[in-house]
Amino acid sequence: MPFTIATWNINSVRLRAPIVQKLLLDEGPDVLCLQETKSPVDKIPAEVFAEIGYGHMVARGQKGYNGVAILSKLPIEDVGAEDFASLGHARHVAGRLENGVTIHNFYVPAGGDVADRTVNEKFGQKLDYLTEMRDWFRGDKPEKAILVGDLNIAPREDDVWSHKKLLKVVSHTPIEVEQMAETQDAGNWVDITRQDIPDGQLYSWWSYRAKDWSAADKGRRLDHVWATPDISNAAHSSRVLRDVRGWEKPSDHAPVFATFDL
DNA sequence: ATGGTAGGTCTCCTA
Repeated sequence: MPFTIATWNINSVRLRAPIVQKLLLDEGPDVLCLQETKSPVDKIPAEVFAEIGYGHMVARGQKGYNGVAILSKLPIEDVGAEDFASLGHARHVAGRLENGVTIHNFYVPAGGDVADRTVNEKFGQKLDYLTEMRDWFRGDKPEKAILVGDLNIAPREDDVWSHKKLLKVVSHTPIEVEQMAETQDAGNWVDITRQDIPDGQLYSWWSYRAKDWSAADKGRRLDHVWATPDISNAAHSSRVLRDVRGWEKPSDHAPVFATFDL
């Protein structure tokens, strides 16, 4: 039966609970993974989601920054969270559905402004985070798993509005793209979004700083859906809900969806 | 070359 998953960097789940509810009502995914919830877990308005059919949640949070949550219509078991690069940040949580599918929800560090770890500690932390993700998946190969989240890297030339202009901009530098590829290879992860939409420009994030984000269209594909090879063939119908970026009081990210016939 | 916006927390940090 079809199983639909979505990922969305929400930039404060408390402020934007009304549009989370709207997305769930409009689109009805089985699972919605949120990043940048910016809330301790006990202050996430879970009842707002439970009353429309999303009665299950696994989450990690902290005050003010980061935070990840998986909202689900289906029962989901908390199977832990990793603190890659030992940052003490809530950037990962994993859940397992009753059909045995494991869901990893990630919020990879953005990495600061300068793409040089000798002058920008945050860039080093981002690279270390990716290295530890890679080593973790190498040591314990995922099976029947879906990995989603804001990975804060746009890997392909057509994942950014200008490959040339962004080559030195954090999120699209060669070292980040290379490390992302190593992490992907380590888990044999298949990029489901690009499996379904192989050609053309595709973005999931547009800066708040543009005067008219849609007209300028200076986007980047920072949000990803990956799956292991044992279920990647079951995936179809990937889409980015660009219109959501234009909703009232929007997140700067649009949700990314994929459906699996499991 | 620069500054532009947004959210959370406690006057600045992060994105």
